[in-house]
Amino acid sequence: MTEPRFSARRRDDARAGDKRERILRAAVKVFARKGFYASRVSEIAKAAGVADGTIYLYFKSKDELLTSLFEDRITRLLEVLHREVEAVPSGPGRVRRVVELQLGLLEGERDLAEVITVNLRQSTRLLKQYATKRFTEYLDLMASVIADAQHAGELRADVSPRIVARAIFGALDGIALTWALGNAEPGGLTRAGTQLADVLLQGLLPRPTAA
Amino acid sequence: MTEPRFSARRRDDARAGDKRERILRAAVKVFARKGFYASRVSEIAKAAGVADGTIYLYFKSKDELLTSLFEDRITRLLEVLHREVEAVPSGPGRVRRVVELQLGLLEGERDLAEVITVNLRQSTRLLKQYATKRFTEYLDLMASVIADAQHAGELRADVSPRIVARAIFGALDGIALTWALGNAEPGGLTRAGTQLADVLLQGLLPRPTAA
Amino acid sequence: MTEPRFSARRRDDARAGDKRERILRAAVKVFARKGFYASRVSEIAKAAGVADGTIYLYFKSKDELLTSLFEDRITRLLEVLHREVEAVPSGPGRVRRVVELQLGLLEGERDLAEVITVNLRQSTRLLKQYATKRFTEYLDLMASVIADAQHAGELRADVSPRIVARAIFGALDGIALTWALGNAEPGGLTRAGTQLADVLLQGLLPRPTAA
Amino acid sequence: MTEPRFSARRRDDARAGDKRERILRAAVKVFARKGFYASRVSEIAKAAGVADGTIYLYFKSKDELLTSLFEDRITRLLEVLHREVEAVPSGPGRVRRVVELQLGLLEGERDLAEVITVNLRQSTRLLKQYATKRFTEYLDLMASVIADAQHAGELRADVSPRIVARAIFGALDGIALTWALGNAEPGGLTRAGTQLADVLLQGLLPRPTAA
DNA sequence: AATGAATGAGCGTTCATTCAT
DNA sequence: GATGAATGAACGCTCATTCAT
Repeated sequence: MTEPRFSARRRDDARAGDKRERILRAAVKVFARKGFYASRVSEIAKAAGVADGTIYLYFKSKDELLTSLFEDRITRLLEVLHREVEAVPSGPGRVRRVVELQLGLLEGERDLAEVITVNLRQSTRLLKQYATKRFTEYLDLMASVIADAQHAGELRADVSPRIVARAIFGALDGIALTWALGNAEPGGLTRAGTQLADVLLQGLLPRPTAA
Repeated sequence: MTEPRFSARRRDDARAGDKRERILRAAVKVFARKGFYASRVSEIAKAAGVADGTIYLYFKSKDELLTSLFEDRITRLLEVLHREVEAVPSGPGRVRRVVELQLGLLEGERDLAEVITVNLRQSTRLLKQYATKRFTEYLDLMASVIADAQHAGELRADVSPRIVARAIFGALDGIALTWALGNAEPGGLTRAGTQLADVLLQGLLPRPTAA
Repeated sequence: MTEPRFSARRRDDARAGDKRERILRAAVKVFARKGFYASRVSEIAKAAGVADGTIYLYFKSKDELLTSLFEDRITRLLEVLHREVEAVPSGPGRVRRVVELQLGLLEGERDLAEVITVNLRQSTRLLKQYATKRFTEYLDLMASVIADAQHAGELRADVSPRIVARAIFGALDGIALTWALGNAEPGGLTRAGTQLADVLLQGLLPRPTAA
Repeated sequence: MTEPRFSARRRDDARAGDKRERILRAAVKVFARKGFYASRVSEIAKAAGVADGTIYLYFKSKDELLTSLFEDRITRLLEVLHREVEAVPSGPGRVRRVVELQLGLLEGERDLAEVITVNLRQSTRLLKQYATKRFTEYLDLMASVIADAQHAGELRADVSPRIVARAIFGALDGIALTWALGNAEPGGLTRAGTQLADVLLQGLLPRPTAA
């Protein structure tokens, strides 16, 4: 309300934060359409409605813009996942929730889906240096969901939680990729998610007796 | 046996015709290490032991070099897959074979794994224009293996073969990616493949009675 | 009057807008000295006192730089010619005026003379695509001066105005060429122009009676 | 008579000279179509039906190929001109002969016309270094025809033979240029030549009384 | 002599980044 | 903070020329 008018400088949240967010949103759109390397900083600036130089007031470089984008969006995704996972009691239910949630979110944001699945791999350097942080966090979440359920006897224990986590991530990624590159039909991701979860869960059930 | 007769430095003459192959091999190595965009044509030339211009005698552009790389390697992979799949009679056996085969092949060629999993996504254009051809062929193969087995009552029929195919591709891709980006421990891929196949196959079995 | 207020090194700010003109002038100089193809964009940039990239803010390509140069300079020449021609009442007077004017202008700008006479022919493409526009305009002006005078009975009517126009252009061009390539002695062009006009006008007079 | 058969090497005239000529002819064609700089040595080789490298057995460089072309063709033209000029007794007749002859020759060889008029100016360097030789010879011939006629009282003496020579060369060049760049209608050059000669000769006649 | 695959110097152009305003 | 004109390093590609055969 009191919104200091001219103290412009600080208050990274109101106007300034607004501009930062506008740039990020523009970046998602542009990166999604053309890929990181083929995207021009000036295009992003134009899409965001700011001057080229302005981008450098908020991000150190084009690289850091992509990095920040992941950081920002994946952090959000992780928060949602954490929250949702805790709200579900059973192990199998959690796995299903993660799968459906993730694809559901992406379905709502096709551009983001494309950036994450496609652009995450634009540079090996990015992947190796940055991605490890958040990406590992993501895999850890998934793996611990699996491991917990294994300990509880809800899921078969003869497979590595990490390998399963990677496979699930990959499966989701692959489905999102083909969906984003294809016609991206509405509901497609959700349906695919349900079927994937069905298969995975049946596949991960403890084998009756193995006897 | 006595090989070079009249010449001294003719070392590479024997394979003069495979200059194209030498360039492709160098490209795999360089692309894998730095990604498509960060790779310099001159680096590839140097790695191949040819002059910069020589590359353009065999490939129209840097883009076409990457494209040709996929074309070449994936064609090979498809040939192997086709052959191997036909050699296995049972549906589930085929799925397992594909999974193990693919990861096994990649394990022997880490660089290629990295190029395929990472660089395939370097440019949306590449993916959209080129990949559709061979990639679709790949998905088709996988989907028809699934579908055939479903018709034979060997696999559950309540999931879409295409979706499963995409998920399997994604799972393999994800596993290969994390493996290539990680420590790439020997045997890692093979082990992961076995476990993935275990899970997938159990997940894809027709449900006992569904009762 | 007091011009620059707050800045010190603003020496070029007064003419910041004429950066385009500075580049054009540098281009005339460099093209004249080395010809279009042998001229390097970087040389022009250096001669203009700007960075290489700056040139591309004003011109789409090196080709377009040459094209713009002609467009710009020849448009100016045409304006002068049109104005001057109209100021002279008699047909023969107009022909003489055009001849003297054109060579007089070039004499003041040796570089431009060289660019127009030499570089205009650097590329058949340029000539065929671009030159037709302005060049035709030039020939039209000349031809209509001739034709008008023919109708007025001031010049012999048994020669094609177009052919005469081409010949006059060529004669002027040839004289300018040899002058620019030679020692370019001062006054040389003017003197040549007078003599050329003398010969042409006598040659174009209606023949007494031919009787 | 003794014509050594297999001493292939020497005898620049038979086979070897043949190939040289074939290359020159191909060069005329290609240069005419695309201009010197835009022409590729490999194109010329292809047009001549020889390997790229072969060209370098006959010409030191691409530059020298153009140079040799002029040397060769203009030498021929000069020979014809000299011979023909001597065959005509009167001064005015000689001027007319030169004009008609030159355009007549070009009309038969449009490509050559284009090479001479357009490509002669491809590089200032070429013009300045080489052209001076033969070109001066050409202008000298023309100027001496004029001067002789002036001395004989056949042409007005108040104009510089050199300037007139340049103007005539230019007029011929201009006419050839527009003809070659235009539709190159058959007979066009000949007709233009006649008219040009008419105008020039009337313009160069000694003035009736001048008294 | 003839070939043509190979060479590599060289150039036009792009675009992330800077900085005077 | 915001701007966008200017910068200039960097790179893909071309093509005249060479040289082993």
